[in-house]
Amino acid sequence: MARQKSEEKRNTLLSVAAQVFARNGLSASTASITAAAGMAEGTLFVYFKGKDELINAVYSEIKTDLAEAMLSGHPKDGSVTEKMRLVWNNYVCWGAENPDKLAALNKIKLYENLKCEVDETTTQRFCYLHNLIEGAIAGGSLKDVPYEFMLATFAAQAEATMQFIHKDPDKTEFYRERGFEIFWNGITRTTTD
Amino acid sequence: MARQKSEEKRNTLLSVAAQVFARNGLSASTASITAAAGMAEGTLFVYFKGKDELINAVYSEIKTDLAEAMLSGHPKDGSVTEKMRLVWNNYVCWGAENPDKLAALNKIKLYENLKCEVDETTTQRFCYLHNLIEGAIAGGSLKDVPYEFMLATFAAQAEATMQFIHKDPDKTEFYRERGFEIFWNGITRTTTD
Amino acid sequence: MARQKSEEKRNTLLSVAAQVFARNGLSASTASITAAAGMAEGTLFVYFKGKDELINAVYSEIKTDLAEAMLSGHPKDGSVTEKMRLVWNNYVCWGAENPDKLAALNKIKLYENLKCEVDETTTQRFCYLHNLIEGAIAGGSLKDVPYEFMLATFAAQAEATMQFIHKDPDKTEFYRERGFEIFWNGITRTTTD
Amino acid sequence: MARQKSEEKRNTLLSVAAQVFARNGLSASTASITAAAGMAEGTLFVYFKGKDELINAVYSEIKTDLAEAMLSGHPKDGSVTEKMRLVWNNYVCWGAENPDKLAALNKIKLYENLKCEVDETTTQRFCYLHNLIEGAIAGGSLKDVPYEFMLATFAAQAEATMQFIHKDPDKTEFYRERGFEIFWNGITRTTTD
DNA sequence: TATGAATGAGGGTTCATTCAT
DNA sequence: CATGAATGAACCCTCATTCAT
Repeated sequence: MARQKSEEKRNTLLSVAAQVFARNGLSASTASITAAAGMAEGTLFVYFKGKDELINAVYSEIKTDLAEAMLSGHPKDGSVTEKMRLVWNNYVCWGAENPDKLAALNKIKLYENLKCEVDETTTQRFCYLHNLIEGAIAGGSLKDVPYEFMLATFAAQAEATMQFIHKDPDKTEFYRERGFEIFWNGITRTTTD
Repeated sequence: MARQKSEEKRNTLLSVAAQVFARNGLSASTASITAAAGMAEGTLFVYFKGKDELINAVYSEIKTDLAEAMLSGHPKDGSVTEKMRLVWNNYVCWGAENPDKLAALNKIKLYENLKCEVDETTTQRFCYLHNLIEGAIAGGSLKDVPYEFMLATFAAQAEATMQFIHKDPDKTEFYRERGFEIFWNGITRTTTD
Repeated sequence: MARQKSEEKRNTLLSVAAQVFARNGLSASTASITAAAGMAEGTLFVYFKGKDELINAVYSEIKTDLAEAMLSGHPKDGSVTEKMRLVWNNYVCWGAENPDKLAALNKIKLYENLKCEVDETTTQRFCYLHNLIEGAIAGGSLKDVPYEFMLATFAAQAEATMQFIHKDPDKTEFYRERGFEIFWNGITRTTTD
Repeated sequence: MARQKSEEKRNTLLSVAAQVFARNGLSASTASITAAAGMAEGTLFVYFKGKDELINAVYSEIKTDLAEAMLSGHPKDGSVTEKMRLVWNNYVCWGAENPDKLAALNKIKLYENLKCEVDETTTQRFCYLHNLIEGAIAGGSLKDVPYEFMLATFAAQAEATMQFIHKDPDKTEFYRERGFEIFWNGITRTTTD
C-alpha cells in the first residue's frame, strides 16, 4: 500500500511549526505545535522522526520558499544593477511579508543541531544570485573579495532592512531603497579613500 | 562572620554560562553550567534568582564588555573616518577573539524573556558611537536616514565580517579592511545613481 | 565555659516558629523562621538539632503553656462543677487568645514524626484535670467510661468551641457557656433515654 | 482510537493518594504515590493538573464517600433520636473502618490551599443532617444555639469516638454507644443548672 | 556563639517519544 | 494512518543542613 501520509498535513505542520517557533522559540513543545495545527500529539511523529527533524525540515522549507521568492519575476536582460535591485526587493519584501518565517529562520539558524541541507533547485537559485554578485564585483574595486563574503554582506544588510520595515511598515519603500543604496554603494564603489 | 558572596564566583558563573550557552544553546541545563564551573548545582541560585536572571545577567555582562572593547584606545582627535575605523576594528576584533561571547550574545538576543537593561557607562559608550555615526551621516548623502538604521547596518556588516574572520583567522586583516570599506562606502558615498 | 546559648533566642525561635507554622503549615522553611526571628539561617541549628527537633520542641512548649493556662487561678475548694467550669473557661479563652498557638498545636498533632513528650510539671497539671473528671464521672451515670475518653470529649468540645469564638469574638461568652453546658450535660446527665 | 483516560486509574490514584497522605502526610512525594499505584511518575499529571488539584480531589472524594456512608440505611420514619443515632453510628463506623480516609481528611482540612468544593448530592446529604439537628435543637433547651455549632459538636465528639474505636476495636459498640449518649445528652438535655 | 554561603538530595512538573487502540 | 494516554528522563528550583569564617 503506497504512502497514505497526506502531503497537506505535513505542510500544515511545517507552517504551523514555523509560526510557533517564531513566537515562542524553538523550545516550544511539540504538543503546542500539534494543538495549533488541530492534530493529535502523536501525529507529528508520523511525519517527522522527532523534533529535531521537524526543525531541520522547517528550515529547509523556509529557505526554499525564500529562494523562490527572491528570484521571482527576474528579467532575462537588464543591467546587473537592475537585476540585483530586483533580487533585493524580492528578498526584503519577502521578509517584511513573512515576519514569522523570517523570525523562525533566524532562530533556527542558531540551532545547535542544524544540518544545513538544501535541495538542488534551491542551490541553483542561489547560483543565479552568485553570478549576479560576481558581476557586481567585476565592475567594482573589490575584485579580490570572495563571493561568499559579498553574499553575507547582502544578507546582513537585507536583514537589518527587513527589521526596520517590519517595525515601521509605512516606510517600506524608504528603507528598501536606502538599504539597497548602502549595500550597492558598499560593494560597487570605486574607493578613493 | 561566614563567607561573603564572592564576586569572583559570580564572574566565573557568568563567563562559564556564556560559553555553555554559546555551545549548547540557552536550553543548556543549569546543572551543566555549575558542573562546568566546578560548583554545586545550588550555588547558581545563590548568585542568581533563577535561570532567567542568569541569562539576562550574561547578556548585560557581554554587552558591557563589548561596549568597553569597542571604544578602547579611541583618539581624542582625528577624522570621523579614522575614529569610525578604530571602532570598527575594535568591534570586529572583539567578536573574532571572543566567539563564545558573540555567539552567546546572538542567542540571548532572541531570548523570549530578555529584559534589555544596560548600565549607565555602557549607554554613554554607545552614545559616543551614536555621535560618530551622526557625523558620518552629516558628511554623506544619506542625510534622511535615521541613526538607528545606520547602527543596524554597522552591526550587521560587522557581524558578517566577524564570522569570516572566525572561520579564517589568517585573513583577519583582509576581512577587517574590506568589511569596513564596504560599510563606509555604503553609508558615505555621494550617490550618483 | 558554661552554656553561652541564650535562652531568650531559643524562646524567640520557638514562638516565631509557632506563628509561622500556624500560618504557613509545617512545610514552612527553616529559613522563613529564622528570617522572621531576625536571625541567620544557621542559628536555628545551634539551638535545635534539626527541623524535626524544633517542631517537637514547639509542641512541648505550647502544651506546657496550655496546661499552665488551664489551671491558672483554680480554687482550693468549690464544687466539681465550679472547678471544671474554671478549667473549661481557662482552656477555651487560652485558645481564643492564642489562635496561632492553637493552630500550630493542631497542625503539629498530625505531624508524622511527633514524639509526644511532656515534662513532669505538665503531667501533674493534667493529673489535676484527671481527678476533676473522675469526680464528674463518679457523680453521673457514665461510671464505666474511662477517663481518657472523657478527656478526649472535653478537648473535642473545647476545640469546637474555640473555633467559633475565634471566628466570632463578640460572642465569646455565649459560646463559652453553651459549649460547657453541652459538655457538662453530656457527661453528667443521668440518662433516661 | 488511542486509549481513553480510565476512570479506574483515576480512582486508584485517589485512593492510593489518600493512604499515602494519611501515613506520610501531605508532604509525601507525588512519585511515592504513583509508585504505590504502580504507575509512571508522569501519569499522575495526566489525571490531575498538579499535586494541589490531586489533594483537593482526594478531599472531595472522601467527603462524598463519608456523606454517602453517613446516610446509608436511614429510615423514612422514626424519632429524631433514632435517626440521629443511625447517622452517628454510620459516621463513627465509617471512621473506624476507614482510618486512612479519616486521617487523610483531617490532614487535608489543614491544607493551606484547600478549595472547599462539594458536589450537589453531598450538599443535599449534609442538608438532611442539618434538618435532624435542627429537630434536636427544637426539642431541647439550647434553642438559641446555631446549627453550625451543633454540627461542629457532633463532628468533634464523633471524631474523638472514632479514635478510641480505632485504638481498641473490640470495644466498638461500647464507645459508639457512650459517645452518642454524651453527645445527645449534651445537646438535648433540659438544663436545670 | 553566630553567621550565611555552599551544598546536593529530592521535589514537582514538563515533554519528546512510544505504542495500544 | 491517526490518536492521545502512558511513560520516565531531565529540568529548574527549594531547602535542610554543614562548615568556613
